[in-house]
Amino acid sequence: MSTNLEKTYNPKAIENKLYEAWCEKKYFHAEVDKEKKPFTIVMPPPNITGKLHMGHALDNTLQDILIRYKRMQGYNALWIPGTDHAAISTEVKVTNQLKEEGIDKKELGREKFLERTWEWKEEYGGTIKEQLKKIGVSCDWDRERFTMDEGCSKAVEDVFIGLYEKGYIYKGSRIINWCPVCKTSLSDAEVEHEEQEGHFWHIKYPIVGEEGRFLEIATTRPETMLGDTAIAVHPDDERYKDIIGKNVLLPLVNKEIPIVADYYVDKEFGTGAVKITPAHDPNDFEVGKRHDLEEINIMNDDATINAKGGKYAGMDRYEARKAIVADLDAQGYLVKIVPHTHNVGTHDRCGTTVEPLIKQQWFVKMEELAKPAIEALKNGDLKFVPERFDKVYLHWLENIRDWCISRQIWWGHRIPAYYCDECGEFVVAREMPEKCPHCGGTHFTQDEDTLDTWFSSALWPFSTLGWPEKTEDLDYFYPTDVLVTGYDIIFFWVIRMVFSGYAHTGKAPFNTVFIHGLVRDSQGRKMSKSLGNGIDPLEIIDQYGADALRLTLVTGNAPGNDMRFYNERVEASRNFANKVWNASRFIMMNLDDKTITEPDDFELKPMDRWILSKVNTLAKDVTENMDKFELGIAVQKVYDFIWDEFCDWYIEIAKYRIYHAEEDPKGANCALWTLKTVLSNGLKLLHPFMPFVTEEIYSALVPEEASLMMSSWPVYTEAWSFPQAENIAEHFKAIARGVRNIRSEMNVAPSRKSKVYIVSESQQLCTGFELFKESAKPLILASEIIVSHTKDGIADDAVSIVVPDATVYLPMEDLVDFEQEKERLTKEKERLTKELARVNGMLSNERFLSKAPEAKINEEKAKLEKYTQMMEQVDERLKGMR
RNA sequence: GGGAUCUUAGCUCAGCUGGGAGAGCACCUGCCUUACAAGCAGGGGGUCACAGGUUCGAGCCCUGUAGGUCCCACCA
Repeated sequence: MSTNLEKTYNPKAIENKLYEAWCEKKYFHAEVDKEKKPFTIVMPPPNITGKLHMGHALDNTLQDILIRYKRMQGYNALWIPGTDHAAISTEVKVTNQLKEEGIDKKELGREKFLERTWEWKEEYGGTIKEQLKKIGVSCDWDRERFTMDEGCSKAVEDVFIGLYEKGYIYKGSRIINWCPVCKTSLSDAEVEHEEQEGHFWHIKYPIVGEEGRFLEIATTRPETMLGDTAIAVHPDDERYKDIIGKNVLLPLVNKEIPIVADYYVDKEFGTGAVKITPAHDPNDFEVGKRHDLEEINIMNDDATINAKGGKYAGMDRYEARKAIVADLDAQGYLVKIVPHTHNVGTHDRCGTTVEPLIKQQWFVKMEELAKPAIEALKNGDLKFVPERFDKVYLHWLENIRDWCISRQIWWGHRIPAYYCDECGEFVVAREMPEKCPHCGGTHFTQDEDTLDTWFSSALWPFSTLGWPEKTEDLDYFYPTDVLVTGYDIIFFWVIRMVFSGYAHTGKAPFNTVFIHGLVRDSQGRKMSKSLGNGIDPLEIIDQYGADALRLTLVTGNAPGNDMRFYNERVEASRNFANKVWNASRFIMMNLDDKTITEPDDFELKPMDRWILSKVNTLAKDVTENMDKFELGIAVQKVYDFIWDEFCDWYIEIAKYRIYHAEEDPKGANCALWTLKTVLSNGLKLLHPFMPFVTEEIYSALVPEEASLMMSSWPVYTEAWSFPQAENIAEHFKAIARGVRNIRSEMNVAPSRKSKVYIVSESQQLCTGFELFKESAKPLILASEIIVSHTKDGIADDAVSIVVPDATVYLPMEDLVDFEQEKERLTKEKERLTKELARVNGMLSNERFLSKAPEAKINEEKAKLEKYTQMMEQVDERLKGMR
């Protein structure tokens, strides 16, 4: 790069080039190195169905920031990428694709379907990877994994067999959530509860043997009455006590069913009598078990009524509902219809209302497995950032129910259970057994079902490192350090990884879970396909650059909080990239090919020391924030430093020496050295957030180093701590602001320079200002700066500005309205009076003096002194004006 | 029903363990000053939702109220 830099930063020209170079040099790759401490992150694997969306962009930006930071700190940083087979999502996509070609999945057959899905994976599974690269992710692509690759599949098999042998996996006939569209069972986590406007249908059932007496019930799903096998009432309900044990006649079906007493029933709700359909409601199922009721499944897998439903057989569940209500009405059993909003379970992938059904499924027994995961949080082996997600995590684990892991789809890990064709008993094994241990049969059929997609991702932190083999990688990189993910998948994924980690490796799979929120649109709505309000990260990158996108995603956001995304924010980020670019361009233009040497200590001016001191404490502060995952605060500090301190003050004040290099080559060297030094440190601190622009600049600024991303993170050093210089600089800044402010208020044209007298009793300040007063001239639009201890020789009507420890005079009486100046000073006096009253109030408060810490008291005392002195100066000025 | 969280400048949001309210955008004024107009300088604008409490001192801690958002939950 050198001096012919473009005037505005053009990300497109450099991003791809830099990324390729990083890859080529293997900077992202990590190998076991016992000399170094490892730092490991596993990437939450994006679905192969997906296109990169803003959530991925955020998640991966955060991970990249952490991994780049740690890498620069000297850790052996490993970030493992990969993708997830996304069982149901993918199956749905491929099925639809086939449908468009006029091919029916069932007709195609399992083998062919899987072939097609693998093709699909090869074709689309890679796109997200290419998209991730655009963001600048520094993950180790040599270690890329897939949840259905050989190693991960082996891990899944081992876990299934291991858990089965230990009794944690069982097959059972239980009520599960059934999606009639996807035709598969679902876990509780996959069911979303959605409030819907529905109805309460009040129906009366004739009581057998009590002529003319009816029992009224209320239901939201009348069609399920076809499977009713009892009516339940509360045992203590006076209204119904006498009929417990009697039968009612189920209308339409014309079957007698018993009235049972169960504490499950709430006397206050509805009519206090509940129809019990054990095969189609989880609660009824439990009641049914207690009272040994018959379970009558009235539905087919597509939620049409089956043969048990008599004349309603073949109807869809909603058609049947209509028909049944009409028939009940016609026969006089329908009492009334009341509007009622209630929660309906829907499948999170397709939105279909799930149907509770009794099915044979595979389950993981959770209670025991959950215990170490609960303990981990309590003993500190695992922590959430921010902490408030502890409760969410604990609540779920403490109320956990068994996990239904079998799915009636083809795409996924097939359950390693084999049924004997002779006796029907099954064997759980890695391969098809030769002989049935129960009957000696030799022909087997493998279980048709596959596993919940989360079963394999639960193993991700260790399966990707080689588990179940005892690999060196596993030994060295595991457990991983941080898991970065959104709060929306704590239940699905985080919890399952934690208990799996304990169950299979004896350890928590990571020690910190760094939770982020959702990226919403400008109106705060969730980005979704149906709303069409999604913002494509790739378009943003194309328009503004990857660094701008990344900066936008971390700025002004606290961990775990949602954020709104809109272009004005990206523009601000883009502007900052441009600012950095131009500051660097200025410095490099002036460095040109000059040889810069480190100046002797005495050559450094106060402003040089000040900016060195500032970047020094910045390194310390930013490091602290990074370690606490306060990335938004960290980047804000770097941003403020670079823009406000470095660009707006230091570069401006360094210019004089640069432009006067011929008269004072040493001075120019000193300024350029400081510029280069501070810039390179600033770039380092900024690099994790904005890797491209910083790397591009750094490679030109410090060509002797191979790369910024592999350079070292700045560390605080006593050698660069200059409190005196900071004091001088801050006083100068106050003077400059004062002068500018006055000039602005008085509408003095910027082109009109004036003499500036700085009068201070402080020896330190005077000496300090004297050292850079030439450099400072442009900053305060001065023709000349005169520093002195007394105001001797300054015209009485000069405009004065009172700042801490000094007074500044501008002799431009002819431009100033006398009354205006007096008014201004009077206002200043009022302000100081108020301040003094406040400070005096505090300092005369005995309780304050006795209870406040000494440092605070001293602080206030210093202020008192400062304001008193300023007041004296103002008074003096006012006296002089009379 | 339980829980979490939010309410701070016109808008979007920061504000770390309590010690004189901040940023970006927007707005007003003046500047194309040889890095940057995607810029520079200056400025206006906030009873930090409300009411109590703890404290020498509260945007921050506690209690309650109102409104918003989200999660969990088997009230048919």
